[in-house]
Amino acid sequence: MASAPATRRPVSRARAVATSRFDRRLAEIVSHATEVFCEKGYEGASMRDLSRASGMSLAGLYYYFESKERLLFLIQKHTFTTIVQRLKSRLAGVDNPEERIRIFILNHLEYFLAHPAAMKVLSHEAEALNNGFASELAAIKREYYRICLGLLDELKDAVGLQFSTRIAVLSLFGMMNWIYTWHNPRMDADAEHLAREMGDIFLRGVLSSKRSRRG
Amino acid sequence: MASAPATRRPVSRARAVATSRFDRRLAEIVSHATEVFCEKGYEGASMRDLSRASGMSLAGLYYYFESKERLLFLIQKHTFTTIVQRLKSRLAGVDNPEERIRIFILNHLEYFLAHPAAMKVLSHEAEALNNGFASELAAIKREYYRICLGLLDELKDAVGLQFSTRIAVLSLFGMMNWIYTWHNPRMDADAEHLAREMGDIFLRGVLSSKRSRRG
DNA sequence: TACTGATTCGAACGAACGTTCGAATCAGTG
DNA sequence: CACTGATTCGAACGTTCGTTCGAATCAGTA
Repeated sequence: MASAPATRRPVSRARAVATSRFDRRLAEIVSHATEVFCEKGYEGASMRDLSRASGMSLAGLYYYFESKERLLFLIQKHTFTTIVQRLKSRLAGVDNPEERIRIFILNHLEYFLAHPAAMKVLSHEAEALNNGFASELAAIKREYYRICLGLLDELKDAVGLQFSTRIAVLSLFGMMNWIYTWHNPRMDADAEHLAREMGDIFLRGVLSSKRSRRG
Repeated sequence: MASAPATRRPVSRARAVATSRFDRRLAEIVSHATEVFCEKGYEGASMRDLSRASGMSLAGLYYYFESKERLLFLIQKHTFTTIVQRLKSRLAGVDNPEERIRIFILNHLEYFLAHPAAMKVLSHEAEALNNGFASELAAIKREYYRICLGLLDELKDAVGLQFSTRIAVLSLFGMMNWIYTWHNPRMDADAEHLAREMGDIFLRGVLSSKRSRRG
């Protein structure tokens, strides 16, 4: 999460002492805004909606970010960065290709169900950002995509399989991201259960594809 | 596609002779509006955008539908109804459970790639409609969902499998519907190829799940 | 030709939009 | 206390929104 007021902020003091008052307040606003964007969509949510939800005046919000679009950017960047970060630390030290893909799926779904609003905003408002913002987010997305592509290529190599890695990866993303349209925490399973079921379908699916000759 | 002007339309003559001038013009507008909604989103598209795209004045549009929301409803209903209709006729006469699921997938993907804008509007703007419109569309969606659920239950019964039909169906929908976020007709495969790959992953996935005792 | 209903439009409505500005208030230090 | 920078706000800016209205034009029949 960034740390400079909309216009210009003097470097107040040493960093890292603790999150500043400014950063904490911004995080609160971002959190409320996430709920509003989730419920009404980015275009459908007005600055006045955000003002009401966060209990701060319309003008007051602009002390913390310079535009509605930048606010969406902050939400998406923080969410995506966190998920990638957690994934990397979970993957560290695990070698088995299938296990690594199971970790990828579990990591994604756990974060998804723990932060459903943020993940819906990330999934559903992917096209709402413009040039500058869009490209910075696209970079993170590309990294995340390539990690998954890499995991699947490892599996292909290890077991000797033939299938389109691209279609497989994007199918997996579809299975997982579509959750925001149907998951009901009161009736649907938790992340572990879901990750096992989806992992079963996906992994058994790709693992029983045709073996390549050299495998 | 409906057939009555926004306010009230006299029953002009016998139906079924041919589509009336009114219906043809409305279909044109719906077609242009689909492209605009696809590109800018429902909330992000203005009536003035639709006016520009269809070459008709802002006021003129309201002769054909009574609100922006109803226009979205017309798009979604027509698209969804058509897809269900085609599915039913393709399924007729086919008995093999696996083959029936393959048909379901192919039907979905063929329509998806043949009408990408309409399918994106259907997938991405699923929450944009309100009470009356929403419930009528939810009914069609529920029917479509239940057909797929039925196909999968048939397969489970025939082969004797154990897995959550709900999660499997929704995973399949996710794989298929997510396509609107990534498919590029210049580089990605056509519907048949895609249906085969996704069908392979999904069917091999569920088919190699644990057999139930009685199977 | 005159007549009629179907179709189209320019102009405007009030409401809501994202954003800005200057003044007020707050918190912390001298 | 007085002073300073951080924070918050009411009020308004100009623009765009979805929708409406009455008049104009069109197509087809008598």
